[in-house]
Amino acid sequence: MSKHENSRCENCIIRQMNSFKALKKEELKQMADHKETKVIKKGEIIFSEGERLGGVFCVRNGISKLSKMSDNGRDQIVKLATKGEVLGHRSVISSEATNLSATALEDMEVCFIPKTHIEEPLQTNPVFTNAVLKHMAQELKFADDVIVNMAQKTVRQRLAEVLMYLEDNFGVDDEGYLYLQLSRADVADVVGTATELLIRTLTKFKKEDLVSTSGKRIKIEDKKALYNIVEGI
Amino acid sequence: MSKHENSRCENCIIRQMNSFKALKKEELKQMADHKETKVIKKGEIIFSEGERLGGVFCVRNGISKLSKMSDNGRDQIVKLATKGEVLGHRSVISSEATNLSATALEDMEVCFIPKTHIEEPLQTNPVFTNAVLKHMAQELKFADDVIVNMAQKTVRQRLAEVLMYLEDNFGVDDEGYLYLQLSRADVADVVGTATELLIRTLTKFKKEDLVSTSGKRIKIEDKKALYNIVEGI
DNA sequence: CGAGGTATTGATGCCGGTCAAGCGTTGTGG
DNA sequence: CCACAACGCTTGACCGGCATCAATACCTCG
Repeated sequence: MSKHENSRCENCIIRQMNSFKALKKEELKQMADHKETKVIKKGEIIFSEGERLGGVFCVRNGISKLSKMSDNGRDQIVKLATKGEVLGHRSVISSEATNLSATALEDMEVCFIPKTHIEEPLQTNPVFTNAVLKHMAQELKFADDVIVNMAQKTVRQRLAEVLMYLEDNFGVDDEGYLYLQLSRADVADVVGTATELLIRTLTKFKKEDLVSTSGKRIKIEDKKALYNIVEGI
Repeated sequence: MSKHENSRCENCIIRQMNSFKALKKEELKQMADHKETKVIKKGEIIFSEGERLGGVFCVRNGISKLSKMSDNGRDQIVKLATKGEVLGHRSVISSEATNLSATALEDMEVCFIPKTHIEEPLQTNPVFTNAVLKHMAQELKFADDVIVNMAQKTVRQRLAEVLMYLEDNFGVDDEGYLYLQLSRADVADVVGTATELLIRTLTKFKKEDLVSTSGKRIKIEDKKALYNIVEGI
């Protein structure tokens, strides 16, 4: 694949997956002229809570976590963002410091896009603005659902839900194991519990033949049963 | 105050408090010609989760709760909305059924605005669209913070936070009691716990002289101490 | 092959959910 | 105006859920 093809936003396939598809050719050209492609290694921080961002990050490859440190010192993962998602758009839109930190869970390739090239189309291209607006409405709905789950469901229910989420959104490898290999601590930070309890709950699932593991890898064996757990049946 | 003055959106003071201030005179006139003012009694439901809304509700007076029923049968209050807030905008923007139910906590006066008069300016008035977008970005940030709190903080911490939120956002009466008199069950649904535990935690606060009560009314006595509790100190 | 990180298991005690009963308070009809 | 019903508030008792500390296996990378 030629370098040229990848390096121009106009030709970037990623664009088909997010609000950028509503941008005009001219706007994309501007963007391509000023973007900066970055390679980020697993574990590296893309930005930290409280930072002021000069632009947004468009994920071209790899998976990242968006998390926030609670006052009590534990991290909560609020979202997992992968290929096609844009990081930092919320802070750029509201001209504020970021509320969340972003960290690479795998080696990543991201494009940094200076905020001018977001702000300007927001003023002049209503199709783009509406696309962003709809996307944010979806995120808000999702966030409300998470609030209800966190407040009302048990760790067992939340873990069942997270496992299915991981399968549905990131897929499985050829042996049926979840493609995304999070550490136990990261899964615990998504579920919102301590690592030890997470492991215990996972062990219970294994004993009930709902999941199986191989090293850190996890495979869902009985999705319907997991679904029933989420529903509280 | 003349009926005429109140009944025209162009003259409505409420408008100064939300994104509608970005609308043009002509758009407001259209809106005023088609809106419908409704009086809603305490306890009545404005709309229910899963309903398809034909428009949005602009709160002119009174306070409402936005809640969602969890699978396990308990209600979670996600937001309290008062004068100047718009209900249902998320579902109208994403053309979906509502994700939350809205219920009046006091007698209310709301204006129902058919969605056409929201959708059209969203296409043609970028100032309005951007105002809505910024507002939604704020809501999303707030939601993320709530997720972290729900997942990581104790009932004691969350109650302390909710009490301060109630004081900061809805004020106190002339005796210093919280203006908004929620039932214990409603407070529990905001905090995300059972009514009994909520009452026990509140009782502890009383014994520690952090709050006092008179009937269902609650007064904060030592805000700084509550703040320390939230921070986990 | 050590060394440091990660996964797992045990033990312990507090936190929080639930059932049940008692105590106002309000409101409604006789 | 009282009686009683209905509802919300409060407290007790109980127990399972969850956090925390500690110790042990595992694993992976220099």
